[in-house]
Amino acid sequence: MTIKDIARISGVAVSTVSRVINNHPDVSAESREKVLAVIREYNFIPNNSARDLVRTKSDAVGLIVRGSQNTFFVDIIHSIESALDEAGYTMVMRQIGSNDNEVTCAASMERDKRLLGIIFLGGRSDYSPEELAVLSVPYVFCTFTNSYGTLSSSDYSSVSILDEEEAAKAVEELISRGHRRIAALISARDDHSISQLRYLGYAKALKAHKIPLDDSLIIPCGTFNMKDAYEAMKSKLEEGVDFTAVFAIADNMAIGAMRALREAGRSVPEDCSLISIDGIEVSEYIEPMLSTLSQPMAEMGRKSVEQLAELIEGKGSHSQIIVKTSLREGASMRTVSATKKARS
Amino acid sequence: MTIKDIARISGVAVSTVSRVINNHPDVSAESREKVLAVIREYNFIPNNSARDLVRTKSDAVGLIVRGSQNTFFVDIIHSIESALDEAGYTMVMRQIGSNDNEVTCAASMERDKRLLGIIFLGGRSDYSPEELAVLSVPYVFCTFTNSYGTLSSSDYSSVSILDEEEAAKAVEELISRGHRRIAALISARDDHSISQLRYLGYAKALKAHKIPLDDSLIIPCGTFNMKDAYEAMKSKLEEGVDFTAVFAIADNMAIGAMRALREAGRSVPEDCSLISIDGIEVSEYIEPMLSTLSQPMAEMGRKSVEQLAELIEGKGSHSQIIVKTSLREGASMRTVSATKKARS
DNA sequence: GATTTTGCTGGAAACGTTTCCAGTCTTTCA
DNA sequence: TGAAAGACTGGAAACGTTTCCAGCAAAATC
Repeated sequence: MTIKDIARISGVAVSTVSRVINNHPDVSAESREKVLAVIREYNFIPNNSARDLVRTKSDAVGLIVRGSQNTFFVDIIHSIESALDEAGYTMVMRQIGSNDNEVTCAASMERDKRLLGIIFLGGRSDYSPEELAVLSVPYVFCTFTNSYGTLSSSDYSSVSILDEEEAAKAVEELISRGHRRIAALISARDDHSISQLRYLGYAKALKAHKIPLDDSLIIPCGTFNMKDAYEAMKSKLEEGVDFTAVFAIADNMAIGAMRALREAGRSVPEDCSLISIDGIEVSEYIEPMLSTLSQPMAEMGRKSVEQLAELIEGKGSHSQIIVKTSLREGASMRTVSATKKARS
Repeated sequence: MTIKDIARISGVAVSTVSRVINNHPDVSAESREKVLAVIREYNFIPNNSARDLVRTKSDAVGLIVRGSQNTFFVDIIHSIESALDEAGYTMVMRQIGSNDNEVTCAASMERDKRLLGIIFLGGRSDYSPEELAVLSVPYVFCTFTNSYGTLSSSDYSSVSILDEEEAAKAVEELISRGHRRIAALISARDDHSISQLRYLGYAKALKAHKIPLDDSLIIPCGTFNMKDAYEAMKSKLEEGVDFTAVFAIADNMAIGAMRALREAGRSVPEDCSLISIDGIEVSEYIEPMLSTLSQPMAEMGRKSVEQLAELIEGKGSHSQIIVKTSLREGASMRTVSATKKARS
């Protein structure tokens, strides 16, 4: 069943059928009705390959996900998928590992699948214009923005929280509860990543309260995985370093750290307070319930798609959308008295 | 840059270029070299829409996921995606809610996206031949099989555990530790679903040990969500029903239930043992670590793709691949003495 | 009433491939 | 040596759309 058959049956030309399908104005109500009836009757669906071919584009949007094993991304992926579907796009997802380059991956997908646009989910914060020049379709960064200023703000779009400020906010929560020796569980400190930004927020909050930065309180771990965080925390505890609270840059990592603390005989929050960022579902169900700055995941996904759609359609310009977290307070933080700030 | 340009530059006909691209044998080594060189030089990638159009098919495989919010599926999705990519297919994913019909969704995607095949991830176990007749491309059920016998085993393919037997195995673990009053946290009992199968396994294990089935020990909840399980367990506890152990049909639900038990002042495993099925990462990090029958998720995803690829290529026949779980023992189970089997 | 505008329509080219068919040139075999 | 077979090649049709263009009738304008 093709457009030609529909044309023949309804007694019009193929061009008229095409116009009906594409909602072109130049077709009489009479013809439209007739064609629509036949289309419905035969349950006709136009061939996408042919449309793509002649329009020299597809309806596919690429989603490049870095670190999808983190359940934080699952909700965002879900909302992106729903929003894309609703807007008539097809989502083509690719997950990449830590060794892959997302821009290279995006570029090959762009040509191979004839993408209309790209959403980067999770990733670096310091792309350069040269790097991104290989892409010829619009793209949106989701969950991060170009914080290191390698791009001009009129040149790219993103949806994210302000990582540095939100991290500072989290650490402030600990400081306001009397904590002074606060460890930071981060995934790396020497790259231009979200992790680094949140570390900077941590440092900023300490500085604002005149708490000296202590390198021995930094706990770097390879990835955002629970396992890595668990092991990093475990070995830090074996060093015997002294702290009364931990700021983890992600719920996932906080959960890994919690287990290490538990196994070392330090209970949360009695011996160690804990706060993190993300707000994944499970963090609400563990004991103690994790205190976290919850990100509006559904909103982030939806806004990313809206923004990309506007760019694809040529209307609307670049913008960096900032969303806010909200503190979801669990029971993983406690106030320490001045006398027993740190465990001896 | 099209195939015509490549032909012109390398001084051959378009058909020759096409033959080179598609590895057809009927082309001289000389021509092949020449064309390949030009293709490499200009970094040429053939237009997929045009190929799809003339071959009247695409390279897209549909993945219909029911209940992707369950992190159990995340790992499977990941392995499916990798495997599809490796095999040269494009994954088009769609998540559906509890009110959607996956076959209807698959059928519309099949036509709309010109799918080569479909993988169903999560879903019912009782599709009928009539229902599936709307699909004209091969499909594979992942994580479940047609346990209710509505299909002939030579007519469909699947990759799954044996839900009933594995559930019985889990319950046996509790029974062997002296438990007699074992509650079952399931997501529904009146439909032909995985939940129902696992319930049957539960009943079977009890029967094998001559433990009477007690309807008041069944805790049904709407979905596999933590929240639903939490609330279902909470209201069951308010009823004051007596049990020493809980079998949850999914880790996710076990985690929700654990919180309800905790809030009701019943600790796991002292007051209540707990076992479930799945083996998601986080279940290894909570306190107490969850005992669970872990499913080989990566293997399941990979095998689903292998099987689908064979069906698409027309070689290989239908089969139901059964994978085994492995007990990952945490600390959520304890042995009860004969004298205090149940809490009064 | 003649001309321009408007609304609608159909024909046909184009999108970039694959594949069939016919042809040429070489090799093989009787 | 001549015919048959084989290896390779190029031309052209086809895949199912969209869109440009030209045309025509009806309406609007002068």
